[in-house]
Amino acid sequence: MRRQTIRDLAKAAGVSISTASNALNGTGRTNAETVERVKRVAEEIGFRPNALARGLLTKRSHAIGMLTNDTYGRLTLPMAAGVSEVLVDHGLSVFLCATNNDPRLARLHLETLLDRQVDGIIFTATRLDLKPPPELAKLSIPVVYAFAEGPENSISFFPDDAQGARLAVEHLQASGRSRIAHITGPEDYLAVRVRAKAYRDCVGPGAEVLYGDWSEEWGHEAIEQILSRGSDRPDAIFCGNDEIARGVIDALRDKNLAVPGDIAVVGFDNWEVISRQTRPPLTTIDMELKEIGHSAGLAILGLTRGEAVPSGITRLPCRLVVRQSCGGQTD
Amino acid sequence: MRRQTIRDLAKAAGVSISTASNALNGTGRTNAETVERVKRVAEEIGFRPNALARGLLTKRSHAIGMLTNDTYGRLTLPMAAGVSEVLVDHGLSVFLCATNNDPRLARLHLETLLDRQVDGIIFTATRLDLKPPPELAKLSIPVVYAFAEGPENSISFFPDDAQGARLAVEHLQASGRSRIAHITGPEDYLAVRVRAKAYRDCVGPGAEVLYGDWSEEWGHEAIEQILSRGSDRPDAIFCGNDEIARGVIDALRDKNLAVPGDIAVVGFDNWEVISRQTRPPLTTIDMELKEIGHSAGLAILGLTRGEAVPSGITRLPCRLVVRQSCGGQTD
DNA sequence: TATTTCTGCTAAAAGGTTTTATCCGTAGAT
DNA sequence: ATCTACGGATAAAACCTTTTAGCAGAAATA
Repeated sequence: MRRQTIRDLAKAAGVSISTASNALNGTGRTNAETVERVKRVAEEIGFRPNALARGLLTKRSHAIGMLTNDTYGRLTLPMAAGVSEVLVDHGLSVFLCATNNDPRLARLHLETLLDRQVDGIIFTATRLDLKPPPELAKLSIPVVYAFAEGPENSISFFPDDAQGARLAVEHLQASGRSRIAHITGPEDYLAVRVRAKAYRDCVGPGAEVLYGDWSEEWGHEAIEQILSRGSDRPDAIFCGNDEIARGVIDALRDKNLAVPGDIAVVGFDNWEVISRQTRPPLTTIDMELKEIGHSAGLAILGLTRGEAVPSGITRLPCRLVVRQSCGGQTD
Repeated sequence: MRRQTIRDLAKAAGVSISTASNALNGTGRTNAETVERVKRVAEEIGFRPNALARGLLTKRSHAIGMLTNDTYGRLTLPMAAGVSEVLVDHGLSVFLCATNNDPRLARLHLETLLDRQVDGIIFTATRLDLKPPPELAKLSIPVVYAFAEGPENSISFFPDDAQGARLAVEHLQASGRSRIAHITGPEDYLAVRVRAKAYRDCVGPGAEVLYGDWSEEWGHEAIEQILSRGSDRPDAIFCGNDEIARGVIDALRDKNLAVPGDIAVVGFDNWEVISRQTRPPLTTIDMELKEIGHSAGLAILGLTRGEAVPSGITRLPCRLVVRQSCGGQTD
């Protein structure tokens, strides 16, 4: 059966098209009783407004685009889900645009989004220091950056890497550890530098940072390096991500060092496929990606409504997930 | 500056609106030279047609919805990326709708999609035997199921679990193994049953299937069970996913059994965060999720164009990824 | 020359909604 | 008794495009 239009609704309710529209949207002057009747009839005949027609006129499509370069999806999807989750109840939908790091694709997606009159765009990157396409800055619709830094005066949301690092270190200190080492990823990642700095500030003299890559392999190797030094073994290790932490835990077991007995370990990411499966299960820092998605979604929502949204970088708190690799509590 | 409309284009090119439209779309009768000129002017003034207006008239929004219940995104995002990738060059965009397994949310998303006049819907589930919302079957727009089975006569795409399992077993047999065990997930997963059956058919008498859950833990435990039997140790193990395989590999190392020397191991999923990081790196089966996304996207595309698309279940081949856990080749 | 066919173009309708301007009555103010 | 205000409704314009039907002239046919 043909989809019901507002014309059908008007006829069925015995009013004019404009009255029907006003009644549904609460605009104009309308009698309460009429409103009631129109709404009831709309329900009965199953009328739902055509979003295309509405958007054409109001110039608001109630849709936004989410531009990402992350194919594997480990970071993007939780954020996208967060965005969608917070927006669906406000009637906003999300276009997913995976660019695969290909500038041509990014441009193509961007043009299509503009053709579709999206109300805003959320840009996401997998690496904090990856630069978003410069075209974004010149758009006349709002743009929000999630896990990525936009140009001057733009709106960005990040996990609070420094606070996350402090959370980890302070948890270790609170459970009585004093010689804490930091094994992390490549120094050219912005997040790596931020976390390392927070770690240093927390630990004070004696801080020791080992940069490497994001692999378990590197976790093994770093442990090798640390232990081969002989003297002054650390009693805790703060790792830059969960993969490294897993390598560290395995290496320590190979060396017959107990976790957390001899050395406590804390990770970063709370990537559950790893952190739940290490032995013992890994205490780690969760970046609350979904929360970042929520914030980005709310920011876009506010902007499309013309509300003022504070610009600049907002850092959202990370959360400590306590499992068993630091002793004490269980999951 | 205001967005250019076809009106502006017509004026700038010195033709009527309809000629401009015809020239751009290659419809109607138009002089080649006029077409040329209109297109040039369109380029110059940066005209791009308003997708909303176009969709309103043609009743084709050139957008599709992707409904998924997967929040974590390990399966969905690769597929979604595949869908988007294959459709973007045809001007189709993808709405991402995460339902979190909540029927209310699913219905809400579905209604919004229909309001937006999407040309089709792709439904995706994380578990093969999860049922899609029944409303889907009654829609007048095409629906395609990816990694999920639709009702009678619908169009579904799956990985070919049986072929994948055969690929694994035959690879083991080809490298000289003859006593192959199968450690896998819960029997109530359809995929588990399909793979187990293919394994049995391949191995013949002596086949042995251990059902458990999808964890490393279970991999350890299963090895414990198998070895404690004493006699007749297998010389190869085919695992139901990479997590189990990882547990198996670690357990074997604990038992001082060499992989692949004493026992070869092959996994399933090619979940790189695991399969690349086991020691030795894991030979495993890749389900080619992106390929499934491609196929689903192409199917929807064909359907929206009114082309005939064969209905029923299509199973797409899996791919053997050879690393080092079965001996021989390297990555 | 008269008629048909073809070519290139255009005016106008259509699509479904929101919004503006207007209209008609009635109630209250002068 | 006249004027103003207002409550409730509506016709029509607008949004931007595609498509249908039609028009004028040129070329081909008879």
